[in-house]
Amino acid sequence: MRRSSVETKAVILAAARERFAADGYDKATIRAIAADARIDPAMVMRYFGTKEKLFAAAAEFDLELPDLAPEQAGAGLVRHFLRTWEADEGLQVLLRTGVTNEAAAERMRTIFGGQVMPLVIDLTGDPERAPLRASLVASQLLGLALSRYILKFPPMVAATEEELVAWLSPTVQRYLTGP
Amino acid sequence: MRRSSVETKAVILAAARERFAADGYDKATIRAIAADARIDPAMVMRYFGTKEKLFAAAAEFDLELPDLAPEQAGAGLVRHFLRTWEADEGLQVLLRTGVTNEAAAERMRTIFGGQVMPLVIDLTGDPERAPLRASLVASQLLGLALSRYILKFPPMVAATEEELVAWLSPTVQRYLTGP
DNA sequence: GTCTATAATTCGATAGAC
DNA sequence: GTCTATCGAATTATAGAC
Repeated sequence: MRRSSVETKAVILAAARERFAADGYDKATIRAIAADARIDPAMVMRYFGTKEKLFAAAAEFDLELPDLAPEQAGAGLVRHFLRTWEADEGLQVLLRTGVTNEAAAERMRTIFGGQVMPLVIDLTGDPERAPLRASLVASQLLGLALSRYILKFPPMVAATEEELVAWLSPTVQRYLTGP
Repeated sequence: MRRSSVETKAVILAAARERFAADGYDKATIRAIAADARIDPAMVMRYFGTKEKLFAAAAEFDLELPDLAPEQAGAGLVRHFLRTWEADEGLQVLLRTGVTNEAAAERMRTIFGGQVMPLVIDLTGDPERAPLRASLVASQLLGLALSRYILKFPPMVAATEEELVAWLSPTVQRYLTGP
């Protein structure tokens, strides 16, 4: 099959995101990604140079936190996180990989520290404990993703979005603004 | 060097636990484990048969939940979990591996479902929502381990045991017995 | 109990024809 | 743009000498 340059690159990248999200960095081989994209493995190297660079492109991600009213910040964050997880594979790539890959772990720290912390400061006006608050929020949100989407605890998989929001919102709200 | 059979086996197992805990299943090679144990790679195969069986032995783990007074169950669980994590590498092995290995994920489900759920039923006398409650507890505890020991968010690393217990106890307590 | 040698795979990466 | 062929490295696993 003959495709345009941008088209081919996009197909490869989509397959790479799926594989990295499902298998992590090491088990997601270039050969498997190429097979998914119905393309020759050599093409992957041609377009992205190395596996490392392909991963960097696949792990591109932005939380894109919305503006949230102070008293609804907890619920808003949980809901936004759940929807982002299901809409964008980037987060899944980072979590599956960050566990055994220092570069991915570093990006996780940057994303949550860099994006949740300003929200906390904005909500509380207290820069002092903002880093810890942001990390506590991250711990619950990532624990949610871990148990629901990665480890697949049956009750977490079965729960509806609204159930999870109802259970987790008070937790996140307290980490954000509580004593 | 000449060692007894049980001694050699114990040395190998200790090295395996460290490697699996630090690198996950795939990156922890038999060669690296053997090098750590200052032993020939062939010896590892001799004692454990396959890498898979070696992993099964290294991932042996028990939460060993203590009896907890109802009103202190949250704080007790958080504290017990933190100490168990640091004393026994088994949990770390399972978390690092469960993210990309279905067998380890299954064991995680068994451990948390099987050991936290009875505690919930004992505390609440309500078997109906016990599975979800146990999973919520697991989500926060595993999120704690993830952010503090794996991804190493600086504020979580810097926090003392008592700080973490103070922040997380109300969360866990509510998941256990709250509305 | 310990080690050497090696079989059998698999992977990332490169060179080059078309 | 696409593919074949292949290199070099690394891995699990096995056979067998000492």
